[in-house]
Amino acid sequence: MEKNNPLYKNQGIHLLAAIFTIEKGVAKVLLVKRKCEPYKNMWSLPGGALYNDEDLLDGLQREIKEKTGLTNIELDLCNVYGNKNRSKIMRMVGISFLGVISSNKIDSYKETLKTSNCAWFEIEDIPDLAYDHNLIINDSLEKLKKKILNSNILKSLFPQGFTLPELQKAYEIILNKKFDRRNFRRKILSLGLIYDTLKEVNFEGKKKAKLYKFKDKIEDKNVF
Amino acid sequence: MEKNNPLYKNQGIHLLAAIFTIEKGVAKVLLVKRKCEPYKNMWSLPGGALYNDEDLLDGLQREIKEKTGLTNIELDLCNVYGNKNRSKIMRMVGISFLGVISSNKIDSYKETLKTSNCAWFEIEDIPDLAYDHNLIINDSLEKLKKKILNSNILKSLFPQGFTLPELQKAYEIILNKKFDRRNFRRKILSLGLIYDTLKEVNFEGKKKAKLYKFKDKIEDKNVF
DNA sequence: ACAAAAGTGTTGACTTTACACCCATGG
DNA sequence: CCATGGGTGTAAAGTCAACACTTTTGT
Repeated sequence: MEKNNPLYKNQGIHLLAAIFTIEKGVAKVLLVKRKCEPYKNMWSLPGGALYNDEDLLDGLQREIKEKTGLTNIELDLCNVYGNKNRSKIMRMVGISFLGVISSNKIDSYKETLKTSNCAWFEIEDIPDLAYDHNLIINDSLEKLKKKILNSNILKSLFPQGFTLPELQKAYEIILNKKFDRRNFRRKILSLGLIYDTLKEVNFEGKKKAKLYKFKDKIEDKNVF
Repeated sequence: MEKNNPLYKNQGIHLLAAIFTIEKGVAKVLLVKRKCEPYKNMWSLPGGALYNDEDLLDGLQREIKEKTGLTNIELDLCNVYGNKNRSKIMRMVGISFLGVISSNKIDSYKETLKTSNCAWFEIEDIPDLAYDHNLIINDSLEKLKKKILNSNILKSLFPQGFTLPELQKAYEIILNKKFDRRNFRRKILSLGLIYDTLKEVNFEGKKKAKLYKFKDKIEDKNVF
């Protein structure tokens, strides 16, 4: 490994975050409008280049904060995009991450975002994006659909917890499928992802509903 | 994005492959002995720096070929290692991949490998490796345990197909668990990963056993 | 008192588990 | 002819899907 070997000099790492939320029954993804070339004025995923002197996950959080104002987003590795021509200016390898954030606090987020030229786009209605970001969003959504079945990735959607009818709606929106109320309840409880807080709150009905939360640690299910 | 911005100049991408096989009933991983600094003479995962002018997956195959002589290995993205101090010479982000190769052809592989200072190490008996490669192997093994339950990742273990008793042994070795013969059979068939070729071959018994193969395309199972 | 949403129980169909027997063949 | 491994069937337990009724409470 030589520091100035031209074979691998001047590469960069592009960190990208596909951040989803659900607002008024619709799944949305957070995009930012680019202020500079290349792809000036096009929408793109929030993200940017990793710096030399920071850990990768720190760089990811820094970029998200710079581009959107959001801090402390929980993100999972999603995919790597390494086509040599994906960026025109210099060789950039893209590393994408997947996150979900609160629907409760969406209005306060909006305040933050306004100053940064960010907006939520319905996932059914995403414009042509910079780079290969349309592809990245598709891959991320696929991953999200899988992760909600065996992880607590939706925890950040409901920082204060959720009722089962509320959670069911979220699953139905993300998976684009309807479920029987009674069977959903049994199923989701049997997956071992959530627990009953023994509190009750109002959701849509007049009757109070039990408040659940995602566990912090999910143990793997054995297929065999 | 500026080509000479010192904030993100001179980063590199380190491509790494955790390649597993099963030989004589034992899971093994392929390691190479380093010929140069840093970590000279220590064992490490095969891999190396991505070049500017090649696609990431091409670079991965090139590195594997250079380091081990093996070509055309099927690999899946596994994880990303982006700690700023993981390499001493220059900033390197590690991207790890997971692969499995044939136990049938292991002897011919060994010929190839001999010239390259490679060897198979039992996964229970791995020495201290260069960089963070011990960690990477652990992560890769965890991923392998998950992937054999819902993908055809073991396809390359059995390029000519396999009998069910043979496959069962592979699963038992990787998952470190024993299964009932009849139930394993039903289970693995119900997972939809393999199909009956209608041919028969000899494995360990005197009686011929049906030859199965992994499907090329696995459709996702719905949890809901 | 009723509408609207939350919560629960049951039955029949299907799966899973645990187990025992027959089959083919090389020595 | 028998030891060895390959293949199959079944009954009891458990899980899943489909379905209807009761509870709570704001109006």
